[in-house]
Amino acid sequence: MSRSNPRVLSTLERAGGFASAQEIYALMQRDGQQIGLTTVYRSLQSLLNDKIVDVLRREDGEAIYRLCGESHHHHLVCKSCGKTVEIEGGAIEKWAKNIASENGFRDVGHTAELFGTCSNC
Amino acid sequence: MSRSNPRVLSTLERAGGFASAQEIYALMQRDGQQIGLTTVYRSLQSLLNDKIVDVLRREDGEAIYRLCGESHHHHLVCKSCGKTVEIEGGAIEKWAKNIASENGFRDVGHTAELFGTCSNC
DNA sequence: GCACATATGAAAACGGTTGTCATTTTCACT
DNA sequence: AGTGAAAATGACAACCGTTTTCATATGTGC
Ligand SMILES: [Zn+2]
Ligand SMILES: [Zn+2]
Ligand SMILES: [Zn+2]
Ligand SMILES: [Zn+2]
Repeated sequence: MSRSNPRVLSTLERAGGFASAQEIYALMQRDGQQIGLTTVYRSLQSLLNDKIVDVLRREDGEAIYRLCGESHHHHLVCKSCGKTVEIEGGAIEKWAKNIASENGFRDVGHTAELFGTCSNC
Repeated sequence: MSRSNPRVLSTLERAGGFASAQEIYALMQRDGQQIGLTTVYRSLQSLLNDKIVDVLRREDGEAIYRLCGESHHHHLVCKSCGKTVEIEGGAIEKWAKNIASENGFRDVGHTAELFGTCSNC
């Protein structure tokens, strides 16, 4: 498994919010940074692996990435413009724990994402 | 804009839950129903337009469709043996609604899956 | 310098989706 | 029935994001 190219990460930082692999690539090109699209994809894959970034899908299916704090949270995403709100999942965490113990499961993790249309769209 | 082929809708019904365009196509082929993949895509597009179906993205980006208003539930899955429990999501449905309205979002759907280790494993 | 592992990126392959367009079907009006 | 306009259909190609391949470049310890 390859390591992440640090310039990809810093470009994603600079982009702020979500950016797709190709957007990051274009940004770097525009800055005269020489890099291959393949390396951008590989770096994002690796950052994803290390849980440094988060991935979501735009409406058309394109993957978009962004920096992700290490604390556990969920997302509320606008399907139309991509606006994202981080959700503290207090209630859902409890719910997951309850359901798990009711059914005799242990070491239970979960995924949960909300998606809809924001007030601007 | 073309109208939806009714056999596509009834196949989606029969599939139960989510199904991708290609899965629907394959299902119809297996049944000896003669239809083109293009028509399946077009019909789903039209059903989407008329808000008869809902669309989501699988992790790999493939679009999956389901009937709107189909009975909605979640899963608790054992990572080791695959045992699956269907969860009625009463609490989480409320949580989703609240979060959505707090943030001014509308038409909010959600995904939520629990995964852990069952009592036999 | 030399051997070996890793990183890189151009190009090809891949897979889901959409566009094109010639053909077929539907349907209203003779 | 016969006619023609409009809609539907599906084989095929184009598109586009992503992954794989592979040859080359770079680094690292000896
Ligand atoms: Zn929006
Ligand atoms: Zn959570
Ligand atoms: Zn189990
Ligand atoms: Zn639910």
